[in-house]
Amino acid sequence: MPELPEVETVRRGLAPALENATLTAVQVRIPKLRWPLPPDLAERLIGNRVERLTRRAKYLLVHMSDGCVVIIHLGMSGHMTVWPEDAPTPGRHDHIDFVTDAGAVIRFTDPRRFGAVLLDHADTIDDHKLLSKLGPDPLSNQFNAEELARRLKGRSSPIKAALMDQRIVAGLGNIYVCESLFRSAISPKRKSGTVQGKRAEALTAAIRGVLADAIAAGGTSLRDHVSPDGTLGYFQHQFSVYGRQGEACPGCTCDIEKTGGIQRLVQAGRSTFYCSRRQR
DNA sequence: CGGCAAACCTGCGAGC
DNA sequence: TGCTCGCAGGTTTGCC
Repeated sequence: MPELPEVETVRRGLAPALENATLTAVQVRIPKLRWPLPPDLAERLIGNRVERLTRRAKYLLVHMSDGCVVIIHLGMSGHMTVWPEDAPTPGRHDHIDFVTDAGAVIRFTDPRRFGAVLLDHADTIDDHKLLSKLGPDPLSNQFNAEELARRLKGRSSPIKAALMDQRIVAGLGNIYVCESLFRSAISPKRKSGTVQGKRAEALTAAIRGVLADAIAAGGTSLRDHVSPDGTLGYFQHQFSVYGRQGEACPGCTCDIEKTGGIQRLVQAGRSTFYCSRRQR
């Protein structure tokens, strides 16, 4: 499910229930997600206060008052919901409950179990194996056309693959890469190294714009994504190309018979959607 | 280092 | 109705 906008939606939804709350119980009902859960997770968190909830790329970081940091990744199908009181009986994919002193239950659900919940410490978090190699967050000041161009320079791989690589820019996934390439009129097959100058500027602006629009829409709800209060995102209604193969390109005025409409191809094992006429 | 397929899981829709 | 197949928002790992 979750790319940057969905994770940011989750962060914003969880913050009111978690920030400044003390955890009174942590119920872990599964031994492992993507990796084994820290055996001392509950022990380390109970009685501890949540100071801040932040996001790094697609990772949620829960900063505790004693310096410990909970790293949460939602994988493909993870979501988190807040129950202010009386949470329902956990279902088979409801793996972890965090209970606050206000009586709220913050529940981690993940059918495919590609997600992760790990522990680290504020002093070492930047060096954590999963975080240390991440590229700039596309909404931060570290991300701009010059920086993106520099990171793409000399690369022969297709731009689609480079944007999916979290070391180049961190937070995009399949949907937002497709949509950003469409907005900047760049072919997903274009060699990364040729995205310089004006193209890098257009791509940077497109990525920022797509992400901002998606966050404003509460993310994309195709199957699993719901915000912590249970509401659905609606950015899927604004897709230009994702999942729209065979449909008319929203940017082309000419006959769909001539253009073939939106195409689908597979790159590095993932579906790419694009308009071959508009995107070069 | 680059690039790709496989692996980790469950669920859903399409087609037979 | 029920089976099989392909596909799904991610990321790591291992192989060439």
